[in-house]
Amino acid sequence: MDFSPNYNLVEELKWRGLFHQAVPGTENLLLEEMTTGYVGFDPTADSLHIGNLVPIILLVHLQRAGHKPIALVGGATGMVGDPSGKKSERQLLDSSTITHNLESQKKQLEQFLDFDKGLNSAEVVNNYDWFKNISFLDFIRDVGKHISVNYMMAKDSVKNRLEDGMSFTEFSYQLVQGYDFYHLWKEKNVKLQMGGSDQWGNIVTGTELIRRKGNGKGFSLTAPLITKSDGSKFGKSEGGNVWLDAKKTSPYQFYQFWMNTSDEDAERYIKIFTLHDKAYIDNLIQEHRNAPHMRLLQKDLSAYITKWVHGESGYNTAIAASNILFGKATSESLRNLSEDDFFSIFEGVKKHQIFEIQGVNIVEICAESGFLASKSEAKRALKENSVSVNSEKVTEDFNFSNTDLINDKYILLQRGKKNKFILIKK
RNA sequence: GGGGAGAUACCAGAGCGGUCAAAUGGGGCAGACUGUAAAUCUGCUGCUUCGGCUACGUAGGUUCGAAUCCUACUCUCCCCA
Repeated sequence: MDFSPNYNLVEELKWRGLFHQAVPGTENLLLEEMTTGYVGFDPTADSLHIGNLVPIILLVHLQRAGHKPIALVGGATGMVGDPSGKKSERQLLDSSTITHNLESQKKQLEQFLDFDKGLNSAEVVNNYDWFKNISFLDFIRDVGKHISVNYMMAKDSVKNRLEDGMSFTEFSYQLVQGYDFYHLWKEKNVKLQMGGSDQWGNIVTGTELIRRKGNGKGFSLTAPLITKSDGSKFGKSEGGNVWLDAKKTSPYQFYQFWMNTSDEDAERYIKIFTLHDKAYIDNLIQEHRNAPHMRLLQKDLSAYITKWVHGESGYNTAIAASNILFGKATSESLRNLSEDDFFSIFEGVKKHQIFEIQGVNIVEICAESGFLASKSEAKRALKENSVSVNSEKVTEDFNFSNTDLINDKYILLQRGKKNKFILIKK
């Protein structure tokens, strides 16, 4: 019982802006004993996205503080569907999709946690492993009996759906997730569940179950919802979600997402998404305020997370691409790239094959290649002076010639700074 | 079951016989300014062989002419029983 944590987790999370609320006594628990805590992940897609980073980081901090983290992948809960924050009934995924998603997510989770750290090594568990052996009747007798419908109805996730309707399946979700906590508490001495603030209701059903059925005490801790200062939703880019999987969001796009963080948000995000200590961060914020145009915060933030998720090589590609595109990008520097470099830099940029380029008008190309929606739109864009060929602005009367092909093979089209498209000569 | 209101572009929402490819706001895109930020300002936001063509819930009708009037249908919302 002579445990002493590496740091006060609750305090640490508070200054980082990662603390929303906790059950009373959680802080003391974490100071007094090595605690096993877990976070659940929903296998809704075959990759985690940056919205999942916060719960992951909670686990990372838990482990760094000296406790034992468990990442739970929801093989069972994924079959049911969490209604939290959803306005309407969800489409159920079939079990082979769930299994596939589960495996992918498991690999991603593993890169963030330390599985070889003695007593507080991380673990990954799948709640399907214990749910597969529980029959429906057993469940409603042994678990359902302890939680009243009145209690379940009071949850926001249910209340918000009372008007529009909700299936019994989703209604029972909180019981299923609650049982996870109970099971882990009983079998693995897990005392803490963490998650985003939207999970509070589900987590508390778990502590309630531990109290009533197990006559014990479960603790909980949630992180606030990450917001953007302009009110739009965090974690989305033009193309939708920002994924951790390099195949779905290239390291370059990933890096750019963070690079585009506003100053205001960057000061908050650097605390949330990096493990830099307080002194380092305070200093960096100060430097940034003194010379905002240097974008020190954005650069540090982007570099840190990109390396964490995509490794050094992913980061280097992202930097190379960014320098080409946002540095003094000239036709010259594009042409100096080797073919391999070019394609690795523009990985993830939409491409289109073309057979003849000599003499073809820019409007035709834009519309027919699928770069812009129609000729009208292409003309509009050209009128706005927003279209470039190989980083040089062109006008409506521009016709391509074979000399525009870089390495005799490809052409970079851009609309504005951020929309890119590649033509490849076949 | 009875009564009422409505359905317009990505969204909200005006228009109520021609001047309507449709006001205004939001969103989106681009330009300027900057720092790949924020704020601000400006432009654009159906397609086109640039002649036109297709669009205002769906199908018909009246009219020289309809988003606007009439009929039917479908759907949505509200009130009463």
